Amino acid sequence: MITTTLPDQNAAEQTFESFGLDARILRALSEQGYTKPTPIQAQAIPVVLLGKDVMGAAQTGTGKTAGFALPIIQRLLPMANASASPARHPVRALMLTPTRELADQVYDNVARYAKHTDLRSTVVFGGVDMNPQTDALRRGVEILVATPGRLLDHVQQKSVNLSQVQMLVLDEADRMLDMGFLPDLQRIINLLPAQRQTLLFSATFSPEIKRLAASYLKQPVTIEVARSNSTNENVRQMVYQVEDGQKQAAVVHLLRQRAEQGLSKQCIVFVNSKIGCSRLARHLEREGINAAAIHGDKTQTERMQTLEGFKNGTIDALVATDVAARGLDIADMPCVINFDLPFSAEDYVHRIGRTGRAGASGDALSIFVPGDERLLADIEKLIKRSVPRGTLEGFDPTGEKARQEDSDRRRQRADVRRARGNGDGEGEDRRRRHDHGGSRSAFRPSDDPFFSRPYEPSPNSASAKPADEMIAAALSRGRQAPKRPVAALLGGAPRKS
DNA sequence: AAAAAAC
Repeated sequence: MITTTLPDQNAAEQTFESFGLDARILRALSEQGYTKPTPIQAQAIPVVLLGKDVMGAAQTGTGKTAGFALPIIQRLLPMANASASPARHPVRALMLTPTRELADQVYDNVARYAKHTDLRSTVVFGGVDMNPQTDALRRGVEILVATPGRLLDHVQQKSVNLSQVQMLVLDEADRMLDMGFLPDLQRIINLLPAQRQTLLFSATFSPEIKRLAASYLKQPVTIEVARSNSTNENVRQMVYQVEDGQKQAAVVHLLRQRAEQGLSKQCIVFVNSKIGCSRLARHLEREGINAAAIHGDKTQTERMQTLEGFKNGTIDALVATDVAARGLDIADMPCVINFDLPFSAEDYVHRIGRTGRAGASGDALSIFVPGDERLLADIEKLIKRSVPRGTLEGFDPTGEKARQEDSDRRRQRADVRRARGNGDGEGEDRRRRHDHGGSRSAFRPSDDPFFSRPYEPSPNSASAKPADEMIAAALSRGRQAPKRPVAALLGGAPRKS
């Protein structure tokens, strides 16, 4: 085997053979083309093989999944097809993830690494039919990958038994806390034997995460591949300031500029709201860019199709909410654009963590408008460095000219529509169909030239709001009850010993 | 300010 010696402090000269992994696992690895462990794998595999608890700081794309999956498979091998009756469906290893897509990806990896063994695995997550999942669980699996909500659903239906779980993985644990999964997590963990091995992975080590670790891990070994809360050195970060209402044009400009420079067109554009996400995707498409939106109001099928399209290259710009900020394993993402600066600085770290992975270089570009000062300051404080300010070559940040052309074009389109008598009904998302489905016409706010054109303050109203906000306010329904603070929940939790 | 996740 050829190993490249890098000036790397941890992983130099190491091979998968040197961990003493079973020949069946090594065979699967070589079929996958894996030759040399990544730094996180080099650190995690021996520790997990020893049965120790692990607190791991690593983002997706560092090879983290193999870092826990390989040693777990190794440790479960003696139990494959063991005497336990399948009627008891004893799950031995449970891997929990915050999003459905991540669950699916982790499962996909596990299944590939274990393909030459007798170990069985499956994945359960929401948004899809429960019955096939129930059937798989009843047939019996040693390794189960799941999102918390659907797993509890199966637990209630008694289609799975967690009393024999010896290994628990909490993947992207910080995200699970952000998403309010702590109560579900606690309910699940209470069903597991206290005697078990627990691995917790998180991109950031917030106080809440440390607290979670203190509750559920026993003398964990800490593994870090990068300084916590830091961003990758090989990612070129940049912010571009434009006027309010020029953000869409700025993104179009950035994407075209990259295409002209012969850079890869593939790009994730992050947006803060689901509505803004759909709107930007539509705008990019109108500008002739292959774009698609992915967010939580899309059906699971749409989400999977969009991701597939992005992976096979029919989609260049994936416009996403933070559903895609963490965990989506998209190889070699050359560029991430923040259309909106994220509300939380930690989300910035996660978003730009989609690029520059496994040593590749990447661009993380952010659009900045007046009013974003605080958000940017928080980000720079967290990553402990300033993000360089760039200028968009050949772009008019006030957008006077573009605004004029744009509104002319929109007026023409509105005329055409009036002549036709209704909207065109293309690509809507569930929320919107729901809210407007029963109305007398196919009217949608985005069809109205007023809502679509760049924001201009109304001359008679000092409190005019940008179109985005107006639409968001008009469509917002069914708000969730405020979350209880994480610390309060942890404080009230029964402590595992 | 928002997003995500069980029916």
